[in-house]
Amino acid sequence: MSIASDPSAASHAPARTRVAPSPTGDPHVGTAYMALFDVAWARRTGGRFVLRIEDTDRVRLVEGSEQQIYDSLDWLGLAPDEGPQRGGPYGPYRQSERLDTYRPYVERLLADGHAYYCWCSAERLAEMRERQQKDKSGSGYDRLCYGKTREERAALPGFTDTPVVRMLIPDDVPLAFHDLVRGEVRAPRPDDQVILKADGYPTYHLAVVVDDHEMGITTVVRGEEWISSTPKHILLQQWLGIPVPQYAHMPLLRNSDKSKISKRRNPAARLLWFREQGYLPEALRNFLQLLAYPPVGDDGSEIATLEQFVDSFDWSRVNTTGPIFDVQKLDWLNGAYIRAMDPDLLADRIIEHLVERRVWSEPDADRRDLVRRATPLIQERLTLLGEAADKLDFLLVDDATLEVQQAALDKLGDDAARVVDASIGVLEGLAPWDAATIQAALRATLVDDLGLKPKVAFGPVRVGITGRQVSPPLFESMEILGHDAALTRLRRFRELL
RNA sequence: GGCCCCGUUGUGUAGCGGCCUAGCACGCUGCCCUCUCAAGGCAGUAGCGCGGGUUCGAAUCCCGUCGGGGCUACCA
Repeated sequence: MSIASDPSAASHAPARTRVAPSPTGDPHVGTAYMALFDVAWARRTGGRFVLRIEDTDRVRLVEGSEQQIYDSLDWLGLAPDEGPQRGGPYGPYRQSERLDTYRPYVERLLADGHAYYCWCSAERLAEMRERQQKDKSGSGYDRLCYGKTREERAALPGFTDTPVVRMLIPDDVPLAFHDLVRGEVRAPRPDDQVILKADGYPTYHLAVVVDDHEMGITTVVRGEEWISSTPKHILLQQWLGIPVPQYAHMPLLRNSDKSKISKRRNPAARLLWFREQGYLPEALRNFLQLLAYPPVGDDGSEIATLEQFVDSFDWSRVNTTGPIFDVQKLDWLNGAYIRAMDPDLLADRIIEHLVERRVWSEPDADRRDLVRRATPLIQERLTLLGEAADKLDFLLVDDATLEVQQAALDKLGDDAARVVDASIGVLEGLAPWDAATIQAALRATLVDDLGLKPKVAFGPVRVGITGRQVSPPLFESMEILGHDAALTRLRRFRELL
């Protein structure tokens, strides 16, 4: 039995997975990466994929970035089944709107002696850490506030008025847990983590545990960077008497220097970048999948649809090594997807992209038709949608304003004038005006009669028609351009020689 | 520094004790095709971090070591 048809996942209860990005700027590519695996598991088990906005960091909050998260996920075909926009039975899906939810949990932890107030000032904490660094004594909060009343603590230095709440990590805190992609994992011993901040907002650690529980999340897919915090989460779950979800810690995407992928060092860390560049969402999705999952499909093909991915999905096959984000491979994939597209659909995508990027203004019907007819000529020559503008430019410009590139002019041989004259001669009364007839006529005069090598013969014509040394197929381009335009261009070009 | 995770060609991976003189894909190089450029076809390039074990036999298991990464916040 092949792994691809392993029915084990189908026997799982429907999973509820979630992605929980912070709206603190452009959406991160990691959000899409996690979302992809969330979707895979949710669909594989017939479950639901939910989006929760983690906006508890009020300082780093960025206006508009929440909307960008929705848009990017939609664009990638990974729209959540439940979320702030779409709604759902477990709302609200924004943590800032769930503040009342967290409070009782904190009260209970306090009452049970699992948590305590801490009035230490930021300055004292900083000094403490500095001291620990110097002494090389273990890190972690020194529990100065533990067991003290507000009055007792106020008598000591480094006191602030508004306290935070910390977890009281016991000596026997469990450090091992089961991970869906790594098996048994051990994690570092946690510190007395703050769970409720002075501003009344919970920290991530409390919020995830409470929200994942309240939202019925069964499977937590997140980055490897969270492995170290997992013991805190499990402890909280035990204290609160709520079930521990299954954890899947994904390997981290990396920059080419192997560090964790960051917007600072890598433009591809911005999810919006791909759309701006003209990548197809399907190609990106396929690429993201490949980074953490071996090729799907019986023939080992690396190109696979989301459906194929979902059907094959199995946590044990997810990689544990953090992949370097190699754009070259993405480029190849994008080209492959472009080549596989229906040409008319591709033409529409090209127009949509270039208009969105403001390279083109909204085309009228004639222009749209021209792009549609020309798209098959450039389809297998595109890596990114945006490249179409440059490749199609010669067709869209006026005959009189076509610019002949100097480099192309310089490369022309001595035969150029002769070739153009002969071409004009044979093309003038040519009919019908189609690629095959044009080619036959040009070949007969330039190659057969003048005895030129095809490469030499067609070069000057290409430069005259397109203004460049490199262009889409010449004869097909001439056909699209039309008889009059082609001749106008050649005559005008002749004067430059 | 401490704790944890990871380690197959430049990149992504297959491999889960003999089928491996290590396969595939991208990249790169060359050739073919050809009106340029692509696409396509063919060929080539380069790897099991290192050292000990275990075993008849190790990329595959164990230990150590080195390397990379993550965490070590009232950020997520």
